[in-house]
This record gives sequence, C-alpha cells and structure tokens, in this order.
Amino acid sequence: MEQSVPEVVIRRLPLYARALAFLLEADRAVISSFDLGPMLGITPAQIRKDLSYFGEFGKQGTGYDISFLLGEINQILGLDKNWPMVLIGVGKLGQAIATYDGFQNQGFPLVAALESDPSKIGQSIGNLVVQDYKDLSKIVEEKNVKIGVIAVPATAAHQVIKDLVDAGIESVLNYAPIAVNLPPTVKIRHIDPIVALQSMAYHLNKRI
Amino acid sequence: MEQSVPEVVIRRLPLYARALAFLLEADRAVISSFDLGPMLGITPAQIRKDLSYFGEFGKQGTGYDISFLLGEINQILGLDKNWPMVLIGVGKLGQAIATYDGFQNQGFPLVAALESDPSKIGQSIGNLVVQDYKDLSKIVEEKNVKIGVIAVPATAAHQVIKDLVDAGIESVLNYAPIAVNLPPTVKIRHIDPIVALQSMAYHLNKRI
DNA sequence: GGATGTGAAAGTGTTCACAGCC
DNA sequence: GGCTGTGAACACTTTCACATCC
Repeated sequence: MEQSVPEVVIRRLPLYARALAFLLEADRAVISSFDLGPMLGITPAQIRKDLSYFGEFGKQGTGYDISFLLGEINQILGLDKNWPMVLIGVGKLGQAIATYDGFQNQGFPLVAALESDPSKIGQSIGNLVVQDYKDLSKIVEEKNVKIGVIAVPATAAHQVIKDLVDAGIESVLNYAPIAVNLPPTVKIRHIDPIVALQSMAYHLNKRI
Repeated sequence: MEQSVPEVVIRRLPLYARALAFLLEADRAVISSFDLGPMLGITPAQIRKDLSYFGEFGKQGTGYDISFLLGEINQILGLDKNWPMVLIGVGKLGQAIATYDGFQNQGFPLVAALESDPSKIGQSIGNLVVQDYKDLSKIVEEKNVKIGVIAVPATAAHQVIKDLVDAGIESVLNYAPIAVNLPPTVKIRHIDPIVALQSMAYHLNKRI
C-alpha cells in the first residue's frame, strides 16, 4: 500500500486516466493490464506496479473495472476538484492560452490574466479582463489560486516565477523557454516544443 | 568516450545549449559546471558526466569555453542543420503553430501545412498555402521531411501518426492528447499541458 | 484459466569522491 | 587552488516470475 510514490508514477497516472475515460466513452466496462499496456506503450507489469502504490483496484482473473478505477485515479490526482489558475502575459501565446477551452473543461479554469504592459490592461481576452500584474498577490489570495501559467518572454520569466512563488503559488505551468531552480515544494512543468524538437534532432542526425 | 548515450542525457543537452547561448549573449567566455549547474537545477557532477559521453570539452582548473562547448553541443544535436517539418491540421492550434516564428528561427521551418477538410485547403496561413492531406507522402519525399507536427483532434491522431510513419517520417511532435505505441525507430514528443497540470494537481491535492 | 499484486532481480540513472591536470 | 573526467557506490525504476485469488 501507500509508501512514498515515485514521481514518474505520478506522471503516468494522467495517461491512465485519459485512456480509461476513452474506454468508458466507448462503453467498455472492464480492462486488464495486458490490454491497457499496449494502448499506452507501457508494460502491463508497470501498470500493475504503479497502481499498487495507491491500493488494490483490480480483480484477479478479470482486470479493472474501468469506471471504478477512473474514479479512484481522479481522486488520487485531485481531478475531482477545480484548480483555478492565473495567467501571466497576454501576448500572442497568452491569448491562445486564454482562449483555449481545454483548461476550463478539464477543471483548470483561468480566473485572471495579468500583464504589466499598461496598454493591454483592461482589454478583454476570452471571458477575462486583463488586470494589472501588480495585483498578483491580491488576486492569488482572494481567489485561492495555486497554479500560475507563464506566457511572458524568456527575459521576464525568471522574475515572474520569483513573484509567483512569493505570492504563494505552488505549481507553475511554464511556456517560457527557460530552465529554473526552485525549492522542491514548488512544482514546475515546462511546455517547450523547441527543446522537444532538439532532442529528436539528435536521433535524426545520428542516422546521417 | 562515446558509448550508447542514455536518452535522459540527450534530453538535457538542449537545456545546456540554451543556457550557453544565453551566457554567450551576455559576453561570458568561460563557465564551470559548478556555476552552470545551479542555473539549470542540475548538479555539477551530472553536467560533467553528461558531457563525458561525447568527449572532453573542459579545462581543469578553468571550466568550459562557452563558445566552443555550445558549438560542440549544437553539432552533437544536429542543430547546425535545418530540419524541415510538415504540419498536419490547421485548426486553431495548427494556425498558432504555423504562425509561431520560433520554429523557423531555431532551424525547424514548416515547409507544408496539410488538411483533409476541403474548405481549408488553399487557404493561406503564415507563409504557407494549406495543401491536401492526401499529398503527404509526396511532400515528405520531395522536401525530404523527417519531422511531422500533429495538430489534429485526438480522434484523428492515431491514424495521422500511422500515415506519417508510412510516409517515412522519423520524428513526431504531437499536440494531440493521446498516448501511442511506436516502433523505437520513430521518436515522439508530446506537448500536453493538461497532463502536465494533472500531475501537478496530485502534489497540490496531497497538501489538503 | 486468467488475471492481479508484489517481493526479488535486473537494469538505468545519479551522485560521490578523487586522481589528474591546468 | 580549482576544476574536469570518471570509475565505483548508490539510488531509483522497470521487469520478472510467481503466489494468490476470482
């Protein structure tokens, strides 16, 4: 049962949740680790091991009840709750983020969009009115925000991350092309297509 | 010297390259692993170990010549070359991708944008004219494309990935919310902010 | 029979610590 | 003195293989 759960395991849980949601949608009721594994490119043993960190969810000889397991994973991840987010930066990228409805739909609604450029403050994007970056702390506190989304230029990103942490943010979704050193209490995930491409380029380059 | 290089190491090289480029921009000439590590949240020992897979680039007592090391890493990753890419899907996300100039600037130019929706074929986005998805293989061959970028809905993504592989694509940058099982000769990287958020939600949820 | 859950084994990746060099 | 490069030690992750249960 529950010991300290490896970070890699936590990163795979969302993939399980998504696959289970898909199967449920397709009216499947039960799935075994042997059938789920190939769908995700993960070995059946790994799926079973991963789930064993949190409990015993399957039935021997049968597999996992999809609806039940999905509910359990959603609860483990906290996806049964809403996690309001604040967006920093409403340039081109920030606007794309603000008008993407996937965040809202998946329980991660943007509740504020902040900018320091005065010419942008007061503008509407999506269903938000752009607010002054200076009000960050106030907004984070008032709306009980734990997640910050960074869509500012690389040059500004380090300062913004510092400010977010000072304001009490505990998780950062970072679209700026930078690396950072944070206290382990603050989690960060980088959305960085260039870095992704560069690591694939290595493999392409090898073949020549 | 060079043995088989762990995949994690290859994924860190782009971060080293970016940091070195930044330092070079700031007119720094030399850096030690002890100074570079904290910038990236990576231990100095790891940086040295990573680089040791490819050769000996530093000077004892001094550190690394930034310009030289950057050049070496760029060469290892193949960033001294251009890697043309083909985009599949020109919906909202596809359009954002097509008009983002970072790909072009970093040596990953989009050379074609494909769609199967006839109403979109012929439209201009960025500096491209949307072409028929049916011509995928032809375009990949003619323009010697090795990288495909997927910006289609989840429901279509599996088929598109199959088609890309059949057309000879070796690397996939996937923006669709799916997981896949591919032969190890084909590399894939997922850009998936929801999955990133969900794994952070776990840590937020734990504290409650 | 067919699948889970899990210790033990194998395999990877990271850190240590120090000889060697500038 | 200061820093690299690297075997060896350690830590973490995955896979195996099997007892257990439906």
